Amino acid sequence: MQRISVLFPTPLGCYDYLSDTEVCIGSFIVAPFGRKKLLGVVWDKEPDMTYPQEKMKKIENVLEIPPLTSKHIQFINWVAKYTLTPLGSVLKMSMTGEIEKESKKPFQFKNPIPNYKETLFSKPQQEAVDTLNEICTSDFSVTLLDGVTGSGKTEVYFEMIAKALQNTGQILVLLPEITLTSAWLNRFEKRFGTQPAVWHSNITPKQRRDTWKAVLNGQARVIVGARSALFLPFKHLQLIIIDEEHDSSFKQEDGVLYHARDMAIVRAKIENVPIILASATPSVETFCNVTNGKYYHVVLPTRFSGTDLPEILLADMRQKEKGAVQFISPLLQEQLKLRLENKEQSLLFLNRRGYAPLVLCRSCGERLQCSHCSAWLVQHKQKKCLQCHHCGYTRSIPQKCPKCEQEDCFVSCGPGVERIHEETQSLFPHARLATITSDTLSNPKQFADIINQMDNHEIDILIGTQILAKGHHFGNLTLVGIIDADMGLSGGDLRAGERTFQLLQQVMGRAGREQKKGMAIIQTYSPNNMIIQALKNNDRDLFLKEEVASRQILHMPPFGRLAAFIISGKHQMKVAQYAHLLVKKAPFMTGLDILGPVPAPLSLLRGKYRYRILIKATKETRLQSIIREWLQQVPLACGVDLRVDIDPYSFF
DNA sequence: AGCACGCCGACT
DNA sequence: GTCGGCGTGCTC
Repeated sequence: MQRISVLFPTPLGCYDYLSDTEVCIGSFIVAPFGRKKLLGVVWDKEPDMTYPQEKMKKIENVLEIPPLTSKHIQFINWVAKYTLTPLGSVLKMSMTGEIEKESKKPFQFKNPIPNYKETLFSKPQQEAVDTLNEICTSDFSVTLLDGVTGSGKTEVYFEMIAKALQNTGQILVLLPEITLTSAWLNRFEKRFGTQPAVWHSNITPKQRRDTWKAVLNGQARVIVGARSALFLPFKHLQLIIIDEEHDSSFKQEDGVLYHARDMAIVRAKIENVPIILASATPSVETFCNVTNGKYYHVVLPTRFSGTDLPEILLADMRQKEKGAVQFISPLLQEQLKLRLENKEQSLLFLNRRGYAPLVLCRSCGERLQCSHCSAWLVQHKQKKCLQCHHCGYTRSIPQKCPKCEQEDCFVSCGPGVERIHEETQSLFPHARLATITSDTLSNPKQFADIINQMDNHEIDILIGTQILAKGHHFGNLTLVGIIDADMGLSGGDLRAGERTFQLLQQVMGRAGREQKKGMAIIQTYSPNNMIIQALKNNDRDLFLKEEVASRQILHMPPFGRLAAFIISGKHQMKVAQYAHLLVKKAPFMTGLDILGPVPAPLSLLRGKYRYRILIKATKETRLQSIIREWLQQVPLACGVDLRVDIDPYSFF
């Protein structure tokens, strides 16, 4: 009878069990836990020999599937320690519901064929491939594959997949969820003759089970997925690729808070394999690591087609003439008119869903607010309602003002895409318009339909939110109008500028591919802002250098470290009291600054009051262990919830 | 996280 | 008199 340590996919640590057979570390086992039988994993941990044997239970059976590798166990241990998350919660991300259930007809994963259809590369592309081939040996390395949209980044990393396929290991490609479309998969299939294994939150339970098993036994060679695919139980990982490396959706914002790009680098390090980060607009963090020589840098210099970059004009909105509110400047109107006359297409970009972000009472100034969140209700004309974009609360527009009881007194303030649609239609009554937002797309077919209509030129002007930034290229699109370039700039968020630059740069890249020269018009109230200037001059590296300099001065990441505490609960007093107690018990030391507590910008969310504490530390600070010890001194008050966000990306 | 036990309000 | 609210505590 031997003692073994077992970890279950529950927010707990290891528990010790007895076993009368030899079980190896990493094995999947079933054991009684409480009044249930749970699937768990034999963990690489010394059992507690002082625990009385008569209190211990026996494991029930060992599953006939390959065990988790010791590198995977190491990875889970690392992530749990880094994110200050219970070990079992991290293990849960590597497991899937019903492993034991056998599929009647398990899906057979076909192997992609490395030389199914080889790509003809231009000279600079071939050079990039050659350089990557030299770098990506069998050892750990990080490389930034840097190139604008259309430079052939995807084809270049496909080549690295092809090379890796000639060995026996597995290849993981991580994409932001919205990039993981049939367009990407078809591109893969054209190159490799079959689709890869796919992993994201929307696959069916059967697909989940089959894919999970195929990853575990090594049958699935190429796995493409959203961030959660990083935790799949690879048998033998050989190469990791993160496309759109800068994308903030790699940061998981619920459950376990982790950054998939950063954790992927850790996984590559543990597995001792190369990792490629691809982007046209690299993150400040990655750019710094390139500058300081930690990462390799492979640049794809030109656009594939060789077309010149779009001409970029600023529309200074401060010069707006008085009178009627118009969101489309004379300059943009003029250019839209020109495109219509030339039978070319235009795109208007505004990252704001609905008709108007705020509705207020004309007679008393009352602003219509969500009853569960400290946020304004967004007016949606299409759906004839008011909506909270934070909790989903929906209501009709009230007949009279809830405060002053005046009837028919509401004014819509500010633009959303629906309002831009309305204004565009009234300016150009004969133009054919379409609007794309996450609200208008309830299924993938609708998106494909609009893409089709664009390709067939059944649409003259396409209006939409960030959903348009990625993916499809429109051959006849020659004008991009940014309705409100300043929108993301304010707010004091550490990465607001970076996100705005990346998003707008990406949207502007939609203009003028193939033969026709494109134009982008940026409407702004702050034309001298560094970010707007960098966009106008297409000077990405200027932007990055300025951003790096300012982060350095402020000791912000990656020059310093951040952690956030989010304290929430139904009773404001309790939440505030606990938040203050936390700060009172905060450790005093050089290199550690505690900021707050303050009510969160969204001080009420889904009916819960929220306070925030920001912890700012030097790079050398052992942040996790300090926080762990700190929190042990201050046990959670009842009815109060505390989340620790290491390397936070959102600050609301 | 689940799932128990356990102690006070409002219902047939 | 019970039904059930969620506070508290445990899971080898």
